[in-house]
Amino acid sequence: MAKTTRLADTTSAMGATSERATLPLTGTHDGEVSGAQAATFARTTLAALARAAGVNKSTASRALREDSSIGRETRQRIRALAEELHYEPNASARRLSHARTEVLAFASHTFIQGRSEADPFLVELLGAVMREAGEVGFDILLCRPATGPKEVSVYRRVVGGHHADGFILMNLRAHDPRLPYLREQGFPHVLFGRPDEDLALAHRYPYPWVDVDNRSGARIGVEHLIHLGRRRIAFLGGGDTYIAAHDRFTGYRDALAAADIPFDAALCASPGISQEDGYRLTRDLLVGQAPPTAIFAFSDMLAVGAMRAVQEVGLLVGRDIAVMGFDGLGLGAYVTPQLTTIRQPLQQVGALLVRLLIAALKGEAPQGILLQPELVVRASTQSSLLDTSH
Amino acid sequence: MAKTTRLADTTSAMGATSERATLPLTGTHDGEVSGAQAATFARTTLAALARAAGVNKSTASRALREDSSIGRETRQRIRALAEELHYEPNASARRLSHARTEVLAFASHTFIQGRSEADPFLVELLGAVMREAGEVGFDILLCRPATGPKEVSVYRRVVGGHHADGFILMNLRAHDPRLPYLREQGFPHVLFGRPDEDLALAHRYPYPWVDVDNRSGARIGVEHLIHLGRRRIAFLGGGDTYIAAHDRFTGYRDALAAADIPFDAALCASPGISQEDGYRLTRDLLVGQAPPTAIFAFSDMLAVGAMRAVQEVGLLVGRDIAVMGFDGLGLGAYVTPQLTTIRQPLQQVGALLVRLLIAALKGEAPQGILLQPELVVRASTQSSLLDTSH
DNA sequence: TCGAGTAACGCAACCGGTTGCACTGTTACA
DNA sequence: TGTAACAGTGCAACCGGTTGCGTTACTCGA
Repeated sequence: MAKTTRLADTTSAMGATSERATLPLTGTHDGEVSGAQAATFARTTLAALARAAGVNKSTASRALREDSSIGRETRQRIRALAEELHYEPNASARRLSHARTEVLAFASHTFIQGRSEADPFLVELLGAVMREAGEVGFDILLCRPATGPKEVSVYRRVVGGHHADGFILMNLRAHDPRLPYLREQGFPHVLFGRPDEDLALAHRYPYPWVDVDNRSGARIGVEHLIHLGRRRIAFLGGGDTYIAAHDRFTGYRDALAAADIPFDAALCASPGISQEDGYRLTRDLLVGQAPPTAIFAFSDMLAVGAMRAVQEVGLLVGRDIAVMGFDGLGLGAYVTPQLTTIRQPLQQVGALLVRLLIAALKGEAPQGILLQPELVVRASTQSSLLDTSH
Repeated sequence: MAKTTRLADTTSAMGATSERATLPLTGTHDGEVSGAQAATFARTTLAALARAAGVNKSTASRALREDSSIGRETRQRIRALAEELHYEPNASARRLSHARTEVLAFASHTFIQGRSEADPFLVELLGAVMREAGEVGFDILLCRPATGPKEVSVYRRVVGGHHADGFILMNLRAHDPRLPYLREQGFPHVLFGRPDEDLALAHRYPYPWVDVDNRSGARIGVEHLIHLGRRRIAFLGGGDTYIAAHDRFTGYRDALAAADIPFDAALCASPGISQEDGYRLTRDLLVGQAPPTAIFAFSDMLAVGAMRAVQEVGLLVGRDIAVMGFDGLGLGAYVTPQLTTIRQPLQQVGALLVRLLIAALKGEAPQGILLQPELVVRASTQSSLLDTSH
């Protein structure tokens, strides 16, 4: 019975057009809606609560926030009543008058990487951010920024429309236009990554940031490869827009220089950031003359793609070619052979981002925090560990 | 002048505590803060816009939403002015009066799986949801529900506090307490997954839902394994709380029954949902007497863990033991050997969830949509494809 | 030429909280 | 015993939009 109805609706409603004409059951339909609406609007309001308690709105409001100017006994009575009546303050009303949203906006371009794949890196970070935000009673608003010239419009909407109290930014680029914008607007924000020197100096403004020492991390990673006897080490991916990519590339060159290994541009293929890119770039490297004996990838995703390419030409990862990534995603432990990587302390990063932003909201002076990544050695660079791969 | 006044107010308003005493650089500090705040509060309001245009607030409001009762010329003038003044309507104010938030709440327990790992499945779905929500002009509010008895409190806050217009629920359990709650509150919602029959019938209420045919999917998957000549097929993970797990298990048994393969409870290990669980459970199965020749895992994550366990005991995945997962995550293509799986059309699911919820918001009759998953055959079940693994 | 009709816009109430300030009744101190 | 200080509440404005309804100035048909 109900079932039949459901199916009938299913087909018509999909057609987003003149459904009303096709629906015979307008009566029931309308009745149901109004019923739902009634329940929706029946939620207890502060005025109702106050009336029930026999006090003024203002008294109730203050009692609920434990204002010491309200008598202890009154406070308890009102709180109990609020509990009983399932009172929940209307978020919009509170935000409007309080001029605070208790929402943090989180923006990342890589939220949807490529066609449909999600960026695992982003997810782990987002998880950490949400955890900490929940801790301090803030909600997270996810933003999917447009690309290109319309990019700023998303930020404008959030900033101008008071959708959030602050912004968490990542994927910083050189001369990132978002920074000056937020700066001019006086809108609180925190960066995952450091702004380029130019920008920071130009504004004489210490942006609050959290960063992982990409340069040092890359250097440690490449040194690890050199220590294993590899000398023809490729640098893979990252592109040339992101600051982090630049930093890691610098660290790569640092390590080479320190070991007196000449830099070979033919071993560096920077474009791309996805797993597929890693695959493609590596394949190209392998067919060239004098292929690398080790690959240092910008990210774990790229490294995984690289591994696939290496395996496809019949070479053994770890023995024939050492492959390492950067990020330390859970992913790296699942692949075969398990991936050597530079682990970023993402949990810590997420928590610090939130804390710094909250601090900025309170008007505290901005500060930067640099965290050290950690080398995680696994099978993909150690031929001796390869026996576990089968 | 006006600025100074405003600044004074700002600082005093900030002074929730005695931060003033502890900070030595109060001067600069205050200056900087107030500067930021000033910019923050200087955003053009509707009243200001109307004043600039020489019309009434209401006229401006209507002009911006293209109300036909406003003269065409006036509309254009005001829109142009709004553009020029970077006017953005205050979200809280609009929501308060409009009684609509244009926010969709998205709740999932598995957002943080285990200690720090993010659930890739969730992320791909979330990506799809965000994409579609952006399309129709809605924001997404991420919810991290508490576990245990306090679980409902999160929903209460969102529902009672008008944080969102509707809820997207997933990870449905048998007798899920969230469903009756939302139903009673008359709060719009949509489910990823079907509520159990009991609940749907008890409420005589056709919940709006989107689901993937788990039973049929599992059956197809297991039939694939049987077709390859496997007869001792293990069922791995999923636990017994989630409805999806139950459905997949039923599909598994369907396939066995259809092939006249006796069901063996010793081959079924249901607890757990993470990659680590897959590893552990598989290891246990392998050391038992009469280990399986194929493993059908509840999810890709579990399957990846299973593969690791298989490889660790020196067996070859695909040849010695066929392993397949369920979900069709990007992940499956990265592991070695690549994972056979049942792909869920997550992009479609995400889009439909949003559309159905929007429909519910408009008061349209709820409907259910069942999507068919798809078998993706890769190396982990095909010994002939194994040469690609090296 | 006059009343009805309509297009275009203004007025003011309202959404549901927050907050400065005025107003009581006590208590304590001179 | 008068009064200042203070604890405890109430009043009303305000946050920035939305919306029902009233008002004004025309146009048009009879």
